[in-house]
Amino acid sequence: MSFAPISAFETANFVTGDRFYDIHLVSEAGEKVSNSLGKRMDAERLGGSSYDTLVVGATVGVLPPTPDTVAFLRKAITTTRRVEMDRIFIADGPVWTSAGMTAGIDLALGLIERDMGQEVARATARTLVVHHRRAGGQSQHSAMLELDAKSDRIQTALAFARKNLREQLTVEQLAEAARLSPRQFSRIFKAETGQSPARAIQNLRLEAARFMLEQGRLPVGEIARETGFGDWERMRRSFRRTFGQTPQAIRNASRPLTTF
DNA sequence: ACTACCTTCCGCCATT
DNA sequence: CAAATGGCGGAAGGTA
Repeated sequence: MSFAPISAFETANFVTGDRFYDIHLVSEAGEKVSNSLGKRMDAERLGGSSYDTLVVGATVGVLPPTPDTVAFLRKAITTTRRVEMDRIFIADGPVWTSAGMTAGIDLALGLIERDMGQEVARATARTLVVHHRRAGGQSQHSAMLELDAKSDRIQTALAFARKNLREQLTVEQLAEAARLSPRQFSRIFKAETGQSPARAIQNLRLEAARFMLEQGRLPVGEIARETGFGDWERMRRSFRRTFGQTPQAIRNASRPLTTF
């Protein structure tokens, strides 16, 4: 059983300072469940109360769901608003991959986004230090770089920002690119992207820098200049704030154990 | 670590 | 009237 989705919901509670999600770990008969390290955890019996959302977790190296389980779930659905299955579980049965782990988190983030909006989902993702990757994607696409806006004006501003990432970008300049007053621009930008302008720019820089760290060989200072952080110290602080790690650490982690 | 300064964000209200 | 817009000022957060 993966507990990754649980962490995501807990984190959402944490970042909002709210107890929006009342989380229960349940099993069919109330038997304990094991996590991927084999640790046994107490669980409630399913059906003890009714649930708004049921997330069915995958199990490490274990059998596909039994007909009993399926029948049980079918019944459970009647008192539950929604039931989400981890697709890896269904598609791959016992095969467990790290992709499965992030798939579980993605699933939870999707639910959180529907419940509490884009902003909370993103804050949750950041706190988890998971970067929304597209399912099955080796592609280094990230949600942040795919920021998209509904209106042409905001899209124009985003295009301008991406093009001039290495320059200093102020809200005023962006507003100008969008042909809106700064006030109105901020308002619309936030409504469409779920992030404030400066925050979004910061995220674009972070994503770009992280990509360059992981994929390229440029020195950190060079990357800092290319991505608009200016100097490596500012970039470092920004990384620590949002990823909890320094740029060097991220680079090292992406090129593990190269020995000669 | 402290501080002084700057930008950004956002609620509120007036204006269009 | 409602909806969009713009200005103001304080709080927050980041920089030097």
